[in-house]
Amino acid sequence: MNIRTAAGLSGLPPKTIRYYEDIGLVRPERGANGYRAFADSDIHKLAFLARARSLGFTIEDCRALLSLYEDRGRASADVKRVAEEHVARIGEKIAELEGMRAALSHLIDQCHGDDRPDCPILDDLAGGVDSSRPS
Amino acid sequence: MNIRTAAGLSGLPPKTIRYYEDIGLVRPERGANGYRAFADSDIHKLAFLARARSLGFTIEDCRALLSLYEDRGRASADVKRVAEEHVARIGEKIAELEGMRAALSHLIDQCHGDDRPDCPILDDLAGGVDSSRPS
DNA sequence: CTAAACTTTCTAGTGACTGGAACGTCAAGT
DNA sequence: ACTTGACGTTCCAGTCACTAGAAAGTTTAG
Repeated sequence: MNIRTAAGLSGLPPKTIRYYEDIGLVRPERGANGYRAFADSDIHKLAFLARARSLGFTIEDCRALLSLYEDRGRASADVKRVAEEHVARIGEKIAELEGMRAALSHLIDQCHGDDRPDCPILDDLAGGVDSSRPS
Repeated sequence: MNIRTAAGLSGLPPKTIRYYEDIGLVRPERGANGYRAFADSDIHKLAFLARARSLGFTIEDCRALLSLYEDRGRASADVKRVAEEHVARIGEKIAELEGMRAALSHLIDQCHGDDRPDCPILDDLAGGVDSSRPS
């Protein structure tokens, strides 16, 4: 199976698949012509990676998850821990973004948004205090 | 004023300040010894940048915002538009992360997390369907 | 006079790809 | 047999916003 087919089946672009081989996540065979020859097990791994990446796991998480996946004697607790740490990171990121959104939404609400130069958003960025915000 | 003092006053590390000069966001004078000499206006700009970055604006947004800030004849509508687009991007990112969190939390709940190898998280990543999830 | 604490520039690395160049291979049609 | 076009390969560079570290010059305190 050539890389384009593997891409179609796994949902990953060829460039990404080559990159994953570069960093040692997959090791497809090579044909006599030098082309990568993907086995079903490679496709399976690639789809696994695509799904894990879509859930936001880092490449290093993926490496760990793949090796747990291939370890028949793994403890599910180890998998769960990786996932829990990841959810915690996601939660922190969401909180950070929500903080930004709240602050920005407030500023946007204050800004009349017309032709005049007067602008509470720039005032805030410039270090101005917002008199309408409780101290 | 030397870079360390500027860093202290603006809240940005010296490395970042040098980087901002590299990409043309600030243009401090230079003393006879080659050291950067920061004026109050530079500190002001740097603090502006620090605040804008902390709100998640990209460097290019910051460049635009700074130039609006320095344009006495700007329209606040232009500032508001930049901010609104940014809030929209933040909203998309939050939604994406919440999607990941929901999916992961569900999988984590399903995983007993003990010494046994059986693991719904890996099953999902491997493309398995979750029989407890409504089709 | 020396040593520490600063400053400078430069290069390279981060994460996870992505774009593009330059070149080799294969399959189909004429 | 030949050509064409779609595929494959490698390698280099770029993305974003810094950050680490090296090597060298300058300033300041004791």
